[in-house]
Amino acid sequence: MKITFKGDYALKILLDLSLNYEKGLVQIKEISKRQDIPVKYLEQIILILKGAGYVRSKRGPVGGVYLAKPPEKIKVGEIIRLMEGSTSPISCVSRTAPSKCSFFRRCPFVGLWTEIRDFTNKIIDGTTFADISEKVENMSVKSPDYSI
Amino acid sequence: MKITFKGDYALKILLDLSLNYEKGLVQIKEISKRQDIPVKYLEQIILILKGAGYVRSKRGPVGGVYLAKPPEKIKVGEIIRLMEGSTSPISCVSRTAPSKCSFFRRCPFVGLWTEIRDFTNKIIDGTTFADISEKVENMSVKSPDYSI
DNA sequence: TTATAGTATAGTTAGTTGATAGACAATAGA
DNA sequence: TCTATTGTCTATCAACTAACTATACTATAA
Repeated sequence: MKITFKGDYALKILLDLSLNYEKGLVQIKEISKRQDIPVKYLEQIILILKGAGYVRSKRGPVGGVYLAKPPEKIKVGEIIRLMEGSTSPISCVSRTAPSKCSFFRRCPFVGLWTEIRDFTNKIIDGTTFADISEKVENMSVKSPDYSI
Repeated sequence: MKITFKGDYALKILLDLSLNYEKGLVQIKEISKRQDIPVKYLEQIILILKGAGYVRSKRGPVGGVYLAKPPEKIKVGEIIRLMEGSTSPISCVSRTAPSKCSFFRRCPFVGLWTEIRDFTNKIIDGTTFADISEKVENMSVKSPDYSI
C-alpha cells in the first residue's frame, strides 16, 4: 500500500469533518486553510467523497460540507481504497482488483504478499474516524494548540 | 509498499540464480526465457543488482551471471528496498528516506503507518532466498514441472 | 579473428500525480 | 429580484514514473 497526497488529503479532510461533526457545516475554504490543501484540489477530492456517500453539502452563502454518517461508521480503510485503490503490495494478491500471473499457483512469494496484505487491512479497517478523532482530542488536552 | 514489475523481476532473477547457485554461471538469455522478462530490461536490472553487490558476472562465450553470496545471506527485503525504495506506506514514516510533514509530531495517523511499516519489514527481512528456494523445491516434489 | 555474452546509456511511450483555470449552478439575504 | 457567496463540473497541464526498446561498446573463449 502506498498513500499519495490525494489519499493523505482525503484522510485529513474526513478527520476535519469528524472533529466538526457536531457543529455541522464546514466551508471548503476553512478545511483548505486548516489542513494546508490547495483549495481547487481539495474541491475535487470532496466531489469523490461526495460521490461515494461520505460527505454531503449545501451551496450558497452559509453553505458548506459535512459528514454523511457518524465518524464511528467510517473506516480509514474505506477511504484509502476509495482514493488509492487496492491495498495489496502487488496486484496478483489483490482482492479488489486481482491480476493474473502465470506463476501464481506456485509462486513462492505469494505467501509474503498475502500476509502483508492481511495485516494492512486489519490495521486500516480496524480504525474508524471516531478512533482517530479521539486520539486528536487526547493530544489536545496535553497540547491545546493542536490544529489539525 | 508497492511492488512494481521492476521489483518483481528482480526477485525472480535472484530466485533463479539461487536455484542455480551450485551450478554456477547462468546466461541472461536463459533467465529471460524462464522468468518471462524482456531481455533488455532484464539486463538493466542485472546491472543494478551487480552494482549493489548481489550478482557477479563473466563476459564472453560461456559467460553468464551468478550470485555473489549464498542465498541464505540475501534477504528479500534488501532487494525490495534496492529496487523500489522505502517500504513505508507513506514517506513521513520512512526510515530510509523520511520526509518532513508539518503535522508529524501530532499526526493521529502516524501510528497506523508505523505498525504497517514494521510488520512489512518483519516479513520481508525475515525471509531469505534460501527460504524461498526451499519452498520452490518442496513444491517441485509434488509437481515436478515447476519452472520458476 | 570472430562469434558470443555482458556493459552502458540514451531514447520512447503511456499513464499517473498533483495541481490550476474558468465557467456554471444553487441559495441566503438585502 | 439582484448580488455576493459557496459548491459543481470539466478541461488542461507540467512533471514524473514505469516499462520497455535501441544502439553502440567491451571483454573473452575458441
